[in-house]
Parts: sequence; C-alpha cells; structure tokens
Amino acid sequence: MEDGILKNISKHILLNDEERSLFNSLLSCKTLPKKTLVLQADQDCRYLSYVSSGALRSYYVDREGRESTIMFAIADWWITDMYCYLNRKPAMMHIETIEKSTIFQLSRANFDQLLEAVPKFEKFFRIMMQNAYTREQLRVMENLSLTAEERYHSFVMKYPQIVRQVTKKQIASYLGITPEFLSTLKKPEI
Amino acid sequence: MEDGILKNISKHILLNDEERSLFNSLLSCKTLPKKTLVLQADQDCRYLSYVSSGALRSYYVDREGRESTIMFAIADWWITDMYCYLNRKPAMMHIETIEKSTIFQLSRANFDQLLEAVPKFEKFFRIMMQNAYTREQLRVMENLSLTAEERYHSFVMKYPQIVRQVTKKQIASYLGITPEFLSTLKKPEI
DNA sequence: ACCATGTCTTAAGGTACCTTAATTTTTTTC
DNA sequence: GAAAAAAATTAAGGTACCTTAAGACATGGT
Repeated sequence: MEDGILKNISKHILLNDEERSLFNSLLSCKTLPKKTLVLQADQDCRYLSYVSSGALRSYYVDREGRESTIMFAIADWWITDMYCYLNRKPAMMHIETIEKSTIFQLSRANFDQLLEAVPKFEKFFRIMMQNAYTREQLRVMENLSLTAEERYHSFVMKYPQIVRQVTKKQIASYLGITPEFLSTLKKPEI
Repeated sequence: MEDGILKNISKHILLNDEERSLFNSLLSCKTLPKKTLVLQADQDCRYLSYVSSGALRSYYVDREGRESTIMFAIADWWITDMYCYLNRKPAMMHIETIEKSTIFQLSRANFDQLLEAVPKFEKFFRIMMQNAYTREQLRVMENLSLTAEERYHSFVMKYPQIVRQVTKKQIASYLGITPEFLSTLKKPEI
C-alpha cells in the first residue's frame, strides 16, 4: 500500500508495524476520474478521505444555486464534511474530484475503532484538528480585514500548488467573489 | 476550586481524583475587571483561558486600525490566540474582558505537561479542536453565502446569550459590517 | 480534426454595504 | 446624580463588488 499517508502520520506520532498494518487494514483505496462526486449534500457523510494524488474540493450550494468553495485538498491533505462526518448529520457540502485522483478513505466506524485500538491516534487527530482550526480562523480573519485583491494575493502566496491545479473560477468561489471580478484584479507574480 | 471546568471536561473524558487534582494544580485563576487586556498583539501568547464567569473577546486590528472580532467567549468557553499559543509565535490578536470576568489559565508548559502525564487529555483537546474547527468552517460558509442581515439573524439564533452580554458594535465587527449598517437592518425577535 | 462545453476576459449598469457626520440614547465615572 | 464618554441611530453621498451579456480562448469527447 502507498505509504505517503503513513509518512504524513509519522510526522506526529510513532507507530510500530502492528499499528501500521491495523491502520492500513482500516483504509480503502479508490482511484476516481475527474469531476466525480465523492459526497453529495443531504447524503450521510461516511468517509474521511486522504488525498494521495490529484485534487478535490468541497463546496456549499445555497438556495439560489451559488457555489462557495469551502476547501481544496491536494496531495497529502485530508478532506470531508467534518461536522457531518463526526455528528452523523446529512452532509451540507458536496465533495468532488477536480482531476483524476487517488484517495484513501476511513469510514466513521473505522475511525472510532482506530481511536479505541490505538489511542496515539487521538494525538494525531488532535494536531490535525488544531491545524484545521487555526487555518480556518486565519481565513475568517482575512475575510474580515482584507479586500478581495489582498485575499487573492494571500491565497496565491500560501497555496501556489493549488493555484496550478484549480481554475480561477474555483478560486473566486473560495475567496467569496465572482470570477468576473477576480478577472479585473491585478495579478500578483507567482 | 471552581468545578464548572471539570464538569465541562467530564462530558468527554473520565478522570480519577488524582488526575483531577493534577489538572487543578496546573491552572491559575484570575478575576479581572471590565476592559482588561489579557493578551496584546505581538506579545507571546502564553495562556489558554477557560472562562468561568463574565465575557471576553479576541480581535484583530489591521493596519488602518479597524477591529475584527475573531471570537467571543462567555461562561464555559475556552479562548486564546490558538495559532500563536501552539506555535510560540507573537500574538496576532488582542484579547480583552468585556465585563468583569473570572478565568482559569493553562500555560503552554503546563499544557504540554498535562498531555504527557494524562494522555486522556489528547482526546479532550481533540474534541475541543474538532468543535472549534467545525464552528469556524460553518462561519466561513455563512460569510461566503449569506447577506449581512442573514448572518446577523443566524448569530442571534445561535448565540442568544452572547447577544445579551456584548454591544452591537462588537457583534458588527464579528459579522464584518459597520455598526451603522447593522443599525439599519430589521431586527429579528429574540 | 472538429464540435461542444466550459473558462476567462471586458464592459456597462446596479446594489449592498461603507464613510462621514450629526443627534439621541445609554453607560460609566467621580 | 451630574458630567463625560461610549453606543446606537439616522441620513447623505461614495465605492467595492455584483449582474448580465457578449466575445475570445481553452479543453475534452467522438
């Protein structure tokens, strides 16, 4: 099995062979073509997905049909509708592949089992949630205090690889502006 | 020692007497008057604070001197500049009391010691970070897809107690609008 | 290679929200 | 309990960003 995921985890906790193989046994691997829905709003969000290669995005569709991109996930990122995954609620978001992608999925039942069997994973997920929290909080801060142009510039500086893998339209919907308006902004050098 | 904080923790993990008293020994208690700065931007953010009574807010001040409220913390909430607390970076935010408040503080060193000594706390903080993450993500979603009026309505529904304890000006700066504009919106019934 | 579909760009007119400023109301301070 | 300070409201003029529309440019499927 691919081991980028175990490398990712080993940055934060040390696992023995037995724990590694238990972890691997709880994952399922999928390779999906471009534009495949991994999760639909209103469905049960059963999986937490690790992106091994490719790119995915989660997005919210409001009553008027407008899309807001909640997050992008490229290689080595995890993605799900976390609130609904953890609380067994119908999904609020959609998740789809942006390009051909290979992902490893951890079901909710296996997530619970993993935490029971190897409590060290509490630390791993604590750190993962910490990072996710502080990242979202910084995003809120930027949304409140920066102009659209500054937010775009900040995004390009922070995520140059994502900029290469997704469309401007998708970036605009992440920043909360229209693609037309993004198009009028001065482009920063990458 | 006040035990609202242990009650809060007991919702998620079970502690024996020894663990409880270790936890208590790692905290320090402070009672602060209204409008007291608990953290200044650029300082080292040394504490994670649990609010026993009163109300605090964290806010970011941009170059033009504009304030954006990042979060409110009333009784039973935790507050800090999480990114800077965890990563030993100079604080980005200010934190101040909105009214006379009693707080319990956990220093970074004691936080590390607690996690070492009682690994069960990894689970507690994992859940705390999870909740913080999903809350912030929902806020991002609302900022992207709702109008100012809808966000205000949602805030009032979600946090009626906070509405009673803070000014409209502070709520406006949490929502990313001016107090003048908030004042023109139709007020929902509480 | 071609057609279809979607993305990117430009531009004109519109709106949600901002700025400034003045008045009223509430809260704080001595 | 009066004076001072801060919050809340109202209103007029301004701007950042939106909507619609149309043409240029990519990209993907057969």
